[in-house]
Amino acid sequence: MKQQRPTSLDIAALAGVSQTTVSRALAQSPLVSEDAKRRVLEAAKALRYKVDVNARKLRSKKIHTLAVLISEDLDNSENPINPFFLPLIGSILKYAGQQGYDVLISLQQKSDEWGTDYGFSRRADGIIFLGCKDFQVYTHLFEYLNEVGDPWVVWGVNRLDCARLVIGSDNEAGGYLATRHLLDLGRRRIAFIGKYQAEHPEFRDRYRGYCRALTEAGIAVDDALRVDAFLAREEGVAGVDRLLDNNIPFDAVFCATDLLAMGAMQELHKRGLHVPNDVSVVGFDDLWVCSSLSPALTTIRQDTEAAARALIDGLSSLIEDEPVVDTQMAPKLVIRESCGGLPNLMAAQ
Amino acid sequence: MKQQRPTSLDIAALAGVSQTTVSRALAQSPLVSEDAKRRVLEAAKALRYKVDVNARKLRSKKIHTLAVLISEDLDNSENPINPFFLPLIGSILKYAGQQGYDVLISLQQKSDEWGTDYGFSRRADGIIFLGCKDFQVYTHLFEYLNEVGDPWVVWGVNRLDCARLVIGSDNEAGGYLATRHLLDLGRRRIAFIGKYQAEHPEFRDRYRGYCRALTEAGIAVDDALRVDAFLAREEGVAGVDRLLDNNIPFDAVFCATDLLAMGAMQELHKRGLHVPNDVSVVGFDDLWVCSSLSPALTTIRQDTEAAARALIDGLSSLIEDEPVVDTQMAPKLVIRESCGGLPNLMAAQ
DNA sequence: TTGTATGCGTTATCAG
DNA sequence: CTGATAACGCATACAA
Repeated sequence: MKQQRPTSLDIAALAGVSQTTVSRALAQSPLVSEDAKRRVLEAAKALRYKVDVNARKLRSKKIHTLAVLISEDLDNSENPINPFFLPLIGSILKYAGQQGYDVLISLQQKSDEWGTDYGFSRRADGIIFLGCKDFQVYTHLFEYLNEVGDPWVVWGVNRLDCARLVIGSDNEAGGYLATRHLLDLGRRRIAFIGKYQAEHPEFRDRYRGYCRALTEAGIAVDDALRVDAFLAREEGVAGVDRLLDNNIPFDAVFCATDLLAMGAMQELHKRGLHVPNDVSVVGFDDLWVCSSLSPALTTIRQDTEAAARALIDGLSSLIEDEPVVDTQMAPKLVIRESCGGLPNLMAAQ
Repeated sequence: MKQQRPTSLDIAALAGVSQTTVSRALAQSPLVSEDAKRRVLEAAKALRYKVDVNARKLRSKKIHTLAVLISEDLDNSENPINPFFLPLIGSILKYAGQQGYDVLISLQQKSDEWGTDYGFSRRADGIIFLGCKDFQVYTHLFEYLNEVGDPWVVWGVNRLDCARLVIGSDNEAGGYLATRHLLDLGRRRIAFIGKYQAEHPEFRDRYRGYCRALTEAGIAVDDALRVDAFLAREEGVAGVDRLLDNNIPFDAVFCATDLLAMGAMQELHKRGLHVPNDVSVVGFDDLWVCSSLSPALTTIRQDTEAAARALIDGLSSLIEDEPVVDTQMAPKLVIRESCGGLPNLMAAQ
């Protein structure tokens, strides 16, 4: 049933040229006459010839393939990928396609081999890591990649000693923007729900931005307002419960992810508090649902298209052995309904 | 910087065996002594040897790679992939990994070459198509794949003449379940928002299930209650507007996707109608947000893990030239808050 | 501008 | 059980 694949030799025979000329013609080499090129292309079309990419990759050095390795964030078989990464993955696929890269995607496997199995087995020219939450887990892998010289980029963390290139949002600035917005609206008892430990640099930086905004406003950081939580919605629910159950007064919550914020808003509502009248809520990520929630969620947005470009361009540079610079994408405050107030007027005060 | 890749010859030299034996040992061939195998594995580990997959693929026939080709559904650069596919993609990545397949993912490119460029150029053993909305657009591509003998599967459409294998939800059953649920709750004027034309077989079948449930209940299908809409949230908003602006009375809406349902609920709320007291709403897909909406959305759920298994197992069979059977996954009604009533009690009547 | 010869790193086919 | 040897299909020096 399977049609016999024609090879470049078949094309050569049909076009009346050598196999070398076929190879050159198909590669748009200038070293081939127009006439020969035309005959080759015709023959190729007639036989429905496609280059065998494996032979090409074996012979030449470039693989023209990027691997995207995603660490499963949620222990949820329904939704194994952190929703924030989804538009980012979409943008990566789009831009990689434009740049002529194939994209290989893998969810984290238990296997120790995960990640060592790409560049060095010549599957891909480079690796993009997404969703490495606890970076200490990965140092072993990162060091391996460095030792064998495989190019790689991580999304998200702002500094990673072993990394030649890091692309991420400026999480500190994002945390600052969010908190500053709440302060501008007159909120004073602002809770933080999320990770704040050094093992989670992305979230820790959001927390740092939060602290900076408070300090700048002359408000002391109150640890009672800080609730440890990872990124899932359920933890947002639990976070609000903890604050309320401990009778900690607060008039705003800055959540380190939109998922947390969604849970927080639901629980606030359930416990009889109105968002934004009683409590303002800000999230982080700008998931596509934010605008569909009621109230629509004010949040910090990360530009996934720019991120994808930075990741892929940077990785390309690493592959080509060109110099690279770490990039921090500027986050943007997206004002919706969950904070209340008349932000424009307030800001003008 | 880039470390010199060791080849199987290097391993052979270090282990004191022939290169052939190295290849066999690494392939777990039984034709090699335990002793030789051990020495080879040690040498391989010492030199950090990894098989060059390109050489392997060139020489052997199997590529051990599946291509997932996703047609962009939403003309939205934020969110180029239909949210329903995201958990499905996650499940595919997971199961493919378990089965030892690499996964290559591509968003639809404008290029005519899209899709012809995978199997026949020996990038992948087979192709999974996701999100082909208007199937007529793809017949040309599908016929090409058939002619060259590349295995492929489509998700979603229940019958496609040119396809050797189709995996999808039983959309008709899903539409029936949804509508039947509304009828059981006493709703009688049930609107349908979505595509119902033959060019969109998935949605058309949901509509057919809707019609069957109505007919079975002795209720005539009223075309005034049928609103043409694709899958985006905004169209759900517009759909409700159309019904209300035309003064069509209705007490329930069955939306062909959850996104439509989200838009519909928002607009109903905005127009002063209460969900579920005034209007019940049912969606389709069970996106992860459904449970976080207020009211939480009753919907028809598709089992993405089972779907991924069916897609990959089926495609594997095609690749191995084994017989295959089309599969329709049974959808499930997930009852939440958006329909109101006491469904369990009602159903028991 | 074209062609010849060679090799990329494996796996498959033989013969021992 | 093991090892020579021959492909796999293409791209690249080198020669013409």
